Amino acid sequence: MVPSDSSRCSHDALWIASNDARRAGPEAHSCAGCPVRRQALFGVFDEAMLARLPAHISEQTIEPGQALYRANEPAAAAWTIREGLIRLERSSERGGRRVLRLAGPGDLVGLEALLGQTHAADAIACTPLQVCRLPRVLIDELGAAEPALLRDLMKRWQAALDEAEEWLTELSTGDARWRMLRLLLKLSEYGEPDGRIWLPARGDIGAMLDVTVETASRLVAALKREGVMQFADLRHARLDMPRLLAALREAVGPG
Amino acid sequence: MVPSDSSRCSHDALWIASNDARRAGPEAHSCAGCPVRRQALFGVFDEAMLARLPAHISEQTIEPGQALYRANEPAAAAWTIREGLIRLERSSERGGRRVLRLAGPGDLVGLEALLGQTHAADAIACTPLQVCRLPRVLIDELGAAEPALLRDLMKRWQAALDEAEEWLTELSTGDARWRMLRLLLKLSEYGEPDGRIWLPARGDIGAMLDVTVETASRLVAALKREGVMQFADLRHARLDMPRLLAALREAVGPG
DNA sequence: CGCGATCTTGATTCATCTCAAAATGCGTGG
DNA sequence: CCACGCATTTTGAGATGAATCAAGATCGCG
Repeated sequence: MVPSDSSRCSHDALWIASNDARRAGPEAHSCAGCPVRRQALFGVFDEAMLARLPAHISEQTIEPGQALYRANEPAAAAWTIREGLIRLERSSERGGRRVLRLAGPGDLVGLEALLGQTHAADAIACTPLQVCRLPRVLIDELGAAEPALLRDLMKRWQAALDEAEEWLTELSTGDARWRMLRLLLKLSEYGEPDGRIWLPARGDIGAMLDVTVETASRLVAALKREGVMQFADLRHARLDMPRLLAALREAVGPG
Repeated sequence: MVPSDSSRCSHDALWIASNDARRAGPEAHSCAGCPVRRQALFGVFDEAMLARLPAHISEQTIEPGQALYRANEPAAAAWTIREGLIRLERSSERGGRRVLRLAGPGDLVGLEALLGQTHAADAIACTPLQVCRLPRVLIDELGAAEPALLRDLMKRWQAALDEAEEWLTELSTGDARWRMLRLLLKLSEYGEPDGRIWLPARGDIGAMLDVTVETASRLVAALKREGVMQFADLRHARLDMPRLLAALREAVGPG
């Protein structure tokens, strides 16, 4: 929950990846050499099991703004995120769209596919994205053989639920400034180790916090003025974590 | 999602219950005779399996306002709701409390117990409550023997996630009036067949919609004036569904 | 270089909060 | 059964945060 946890994009993991990959050669895709292997779904498997996976798993690259899948589409696979950031969003019956949560490297999205349901939300790439497609049948079979996998799946469901509940409690109550500060804190979980984070377009901030584009813009401008954040470019910012945390503490009382 | 689905508290289910219960006698608790047997966790089991359950399952009665469990408590059991309504809530780091979702007859709450985690939220009785306590070890053992149970559990996790996402999209965006109308729609899912629903205290409505007590009171007063609802007593109301739906349709455009 | 999309900024309006007080409901003890 | 007191609800008036409406400014791109 706190920024110091930068394991999501740790340099160590990348190093291990390229190291292992040498044996398989640079082209062949190997699950044993996956940069997110430890956090990902098959983390419980041994090398022998992992070696048999790649035949069934296909990699995919997605451009920012493109959908990995859409709500109500029949769901035949779940996806593990190798690299990049996804937002899960639904459109409300009122017409607006609402971002439900984010997912990053090591996360598994589209769990509902495993139950034969249609997708519950749109999954849209925030940044350039690399994912692995895990067909439902594969997971079904492996789950039957390996009970530990089922337990891992249940943990992931619980984690998703937890995350949704956090968005409900921390990102959709309180005044707009508080919610914006909480969003920055959340984004810092997916940031580079040096503190640079991906900054959503103003309209997307709006869909995350339920504010208008204008308000999102004003909030960002204010926090930049206060030195809580500074732009690298329009889509990336550097956070001053102590100030962010101080601003959050201040925002508790008044709001 | 729509009021006509009143299966949650259908008279049929109750009739089946009392019918089956005759054999076991009125005192002994029998899972085969449970009023929510078909919707509940062990719905997939046959009579023989069900007969062995009661030894491990204890029934519990809870008064309105009392907690079934509290967030961060170690969780050793999940609960099936036999009768009554529960609200799941968390307190935000800002100090407020926020209702995450509701659970009613046939629902399973406290799923996180099965993963050895602490409880993720407070579970508080809205109405007089009857629940069955399902110890973690029981579910673990049965799950190992009966894979269909694991699948059912995953479905429940997904259902909870779905519900949380619905609260995010429909109950925490849009103006207060829209959210209030959506809440009534949601409450109608747990209503009596005749259209009477349980109406939360104004402060609880506030925690569900993220509004103040005063605003909650004004919203209720306005909808009563418009004939969308009328009080039976302070805690129960009768909905005029056609008007409710009409009001929702109108609220889409302007907001 | 120019054009559409996105972002910023300002002025005004409106919804909801805040503060305050009265009304009602509800349990308790006389 | 009534009188009391506390909690909840209702209602009002004023303050305020965010939406809306309306221009500009900047960015990305052909």
